[in-house]
Amino acid sequence: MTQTPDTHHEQSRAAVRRAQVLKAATECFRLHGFHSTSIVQISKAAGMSVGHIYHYFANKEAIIAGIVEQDLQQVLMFCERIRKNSAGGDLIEAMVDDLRHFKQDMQEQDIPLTLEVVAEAARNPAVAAIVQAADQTVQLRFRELLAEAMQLRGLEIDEKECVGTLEALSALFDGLAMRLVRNPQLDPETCVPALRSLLAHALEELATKARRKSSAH
Amino acid sequence: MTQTPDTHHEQSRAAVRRAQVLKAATECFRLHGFHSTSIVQISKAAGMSVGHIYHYFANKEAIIAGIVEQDLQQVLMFCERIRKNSAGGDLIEAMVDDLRHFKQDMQEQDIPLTLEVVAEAARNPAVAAIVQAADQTVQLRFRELLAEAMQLRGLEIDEKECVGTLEALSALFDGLAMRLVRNPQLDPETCVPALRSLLAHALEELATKARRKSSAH
DNA sequence: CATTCTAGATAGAACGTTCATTCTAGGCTA
DNA sequence: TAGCCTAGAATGAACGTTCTATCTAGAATG
Repeated sequence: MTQTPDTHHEQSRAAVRRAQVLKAATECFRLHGFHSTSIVQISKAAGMSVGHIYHYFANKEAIIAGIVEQDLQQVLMFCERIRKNSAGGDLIEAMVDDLRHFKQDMQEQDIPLTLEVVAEAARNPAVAAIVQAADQTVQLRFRELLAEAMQLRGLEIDEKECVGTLEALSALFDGLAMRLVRNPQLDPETCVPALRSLLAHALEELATKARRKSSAH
Repeated sequence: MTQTPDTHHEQSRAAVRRAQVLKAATECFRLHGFHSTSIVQISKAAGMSVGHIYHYFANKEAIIAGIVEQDLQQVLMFCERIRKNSAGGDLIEAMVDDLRHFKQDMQEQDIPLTLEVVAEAARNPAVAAIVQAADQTVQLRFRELLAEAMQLRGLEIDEKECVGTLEALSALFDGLAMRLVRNPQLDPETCVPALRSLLAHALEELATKARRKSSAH
């Protein structure tokens, strides 16, 4: 009773401060990018002193790493949301519906940070490692999701069969963030029909492959 | 004879130096990003002095702007290549073939810079303006390309009809760059079939719309 | 044709600022 | 009282930009 609450309290205190820094840093990084944001800026945004921040993070890179990991959690929640909504069976509708949700999130706040993270990952091995590990988790989840959807139709699919399709669909999602930067006048709703059509086609094609597979068995 | 070569020579000299700086800066930016690259680094890479660089560029932002504009030229060449190769009529094959070309370019060198440019555009209005203007040019070209392909089939299409599809396809292309960062083990060839299938489906769908359109006329 | 002149080309030191990080010291909690 | 929490000054390096000075190529001049 004397040890556990103490430790817990301390952990909680530290966890709160860490979260405070990460939240402030997220905001700063969104506005100015990783390398144009100073520790002083973050400290002001967090309402903490510079030394205080260094008490919880070894250096600026560690803050960046923390944020990238935080980002992963968000994507996994996105997966989980789709999984639940597609429980009824209609994977396409679940994805397209969530696309709206996703885009709203995106358009309001997350696009710059997402692009910053991936751009950073393209040249910073530490960030790349986190991003790549996160992606493997996400891709695995999606493969499971696809397998489930196929099973509901009484079909079986080889995981390797759908890698190409899954990559293409992932590119579609990731690419939307870039499109919204390149063409900010674009109303996301404009391309929802096209996206729905592409999604449906891709899944239909996978189903065809699965059918062949199971008949070949 | 006395004026033109003089002026020309001077312009040429300046142009050479400008290009020299841009080339060196491109390399540096690829490796370290815009904001982690110093003028000293660029000057060393270019084999020029710092003062020399400032003789041709007002500041670092101007160098970034120069590079972003240079990037546009490359994308326009990509358009032109597709246009020529699809002259025979098969737009899909031209795009898919060029996809390979595009990916090789991309994978070897251009991905980090492209991502850096778009990430920067997401928060730097000056860069955003260039990127957005470039995108409008590119999108226009693609619409023309689509219209041509449709005309070859004796179809007519309303430009507004294909905006959504075009955006989705553009997202697909842009997204590939992000995918290659998130999953570097991905062999681009793996998803070529899926991409081809999606491209074909999108174009087929547009053709259907066009047919309706022309029969409604 | 030799010389002078000039404007741009080029180098690198100098400047003031800002940065990431460390250090020191006081404060709070258990 | 012991140990973490917190602040903010101190530090040294690096940055973008400016400044000054030298140099060079080619135009003008005689």
